[in-house]
Amino acid sequence: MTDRPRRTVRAPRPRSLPAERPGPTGGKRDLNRRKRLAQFASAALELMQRHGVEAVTIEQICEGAGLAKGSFYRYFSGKPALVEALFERLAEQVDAAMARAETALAAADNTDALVMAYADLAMALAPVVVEEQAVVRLYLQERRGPRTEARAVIRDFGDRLLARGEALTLAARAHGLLRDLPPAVTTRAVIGAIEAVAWSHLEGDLPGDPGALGEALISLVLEGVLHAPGVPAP
Amino acid sequence: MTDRPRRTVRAPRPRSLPAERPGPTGGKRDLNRRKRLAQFASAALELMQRHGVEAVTIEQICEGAGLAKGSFYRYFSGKPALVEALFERLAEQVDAAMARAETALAAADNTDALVMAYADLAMALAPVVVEEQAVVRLYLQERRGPRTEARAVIRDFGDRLLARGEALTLAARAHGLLRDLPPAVTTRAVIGAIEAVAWSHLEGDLPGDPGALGEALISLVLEGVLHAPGVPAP
DNA sequence: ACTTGTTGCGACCACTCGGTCACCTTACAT
DNA sequence: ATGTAAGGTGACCGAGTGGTCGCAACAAGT
Repeated sequence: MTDRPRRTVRAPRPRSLPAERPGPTGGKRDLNRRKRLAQFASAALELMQRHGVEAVTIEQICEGAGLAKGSFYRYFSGKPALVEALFERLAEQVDAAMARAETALAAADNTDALVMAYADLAMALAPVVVEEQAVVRLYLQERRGPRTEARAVIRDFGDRLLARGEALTLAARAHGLLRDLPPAVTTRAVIGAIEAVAWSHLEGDLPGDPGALGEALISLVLEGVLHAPGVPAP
Repeated sequence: MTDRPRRTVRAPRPRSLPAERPGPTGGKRDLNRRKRLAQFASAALELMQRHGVEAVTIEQICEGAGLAKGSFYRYFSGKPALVEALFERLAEQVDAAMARAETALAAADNTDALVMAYADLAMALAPVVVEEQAVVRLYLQERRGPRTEARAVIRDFGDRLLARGEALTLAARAHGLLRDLPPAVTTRAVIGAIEAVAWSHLEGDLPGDPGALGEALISLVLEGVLHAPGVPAP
């Protein structure tokens, strides 16, 4: 209640993020904005891989990015929004690739077309996974964590992946490509195997060429661990 | 600086946990101790499944157990010690079963003995996994989380499991049971498939009889997803 | 040049958490 | 019965934490 000099009595400040960012694309504002976003994103990605999505604090991220806490809230409403931004590209690309594979698989009228659709999917996914390695690693790390606000994006991504995968399995089975086993089990087993190998590789526990790893994995998934029946052990 | 009544000047309190617990086994002390431990353990297990090992606070656990924070530190030096206690039984049993399987596999001199060793392992593991379901679920949930102090026990357990699994794979391959693929990849793919199916089942996403699930999984792992070569699609 | 809204900042607030401590009660040994 | 050490408690402390605010610097349209 002291009459210390109050600030100018302008309009009430809209403390939320501006809905639309100003300035010409490529202008000083726009450039700066991209740079800040990248700073926050890369700091967050590094810290979250080391300490986990939930354990990392906003303050740590700001320190890592070399920016103030107030600035963080200019760009993100909180950690969940930040995580969403981190997964944006990966989620987009993977969703699109899976959707394409699904329609291709549904339209396939012979085994060759079927196998082709799978091959196309793999070729579409590979570069994205390589480019977004760190995000993929974060996904694998957090996939099974409890559904907190910040992790919801990650779990949703995983759930969509699973659902799309199951649709693929169903289509392939409808065409008689796969053995007659519960699609839910088949899908989860295959994805689980892929993710486990990918995880070990990204952790550094499984050195070697990713291509060779992939080939071994595919062979394993398609034909199993045993020698084909009728082929005696050497 | 005030001369408020100071406490009696007895011997300095040994603030650590007493090395050896007193009282006759089955006495009031002993019984009470077991009860408190169980209270803390069950509260922690429930909370950790819902919020994650790291996110759960000591205060929450105490509230869940209906005991004071001070009491918690009478029994555990901190969260890591609590997690260690939670995993004690499971780790013991699994380690023992894996070790037995390893010696049995090394001693096997024909395929039947080999398969028998695997079957024994499965039969030994099944009841433990059922009894310690909640702990198994916690393991699957936290397995890939960053190696914090509290999670170190869990990651160590997983690493031991993987190492034992790889030894089994090597033994089986040495006997010519398995195809000639990198053992590290095979092991990780198999364990990954098993864990993914188990996880979905424990999450409630994969309803059905665990026995049937297991059979489908085994068939999948052994023979792959494809129809056997030479068997044309129907 | 001038106005206007965005951006960067860091002090600040209310709150939470891990861990400790002095004190009281309880079980056991003698 | 009595002494002793273990067990139970909750107030308390210090170190953060998420989130906000007033302000100054600044870019962009006019």
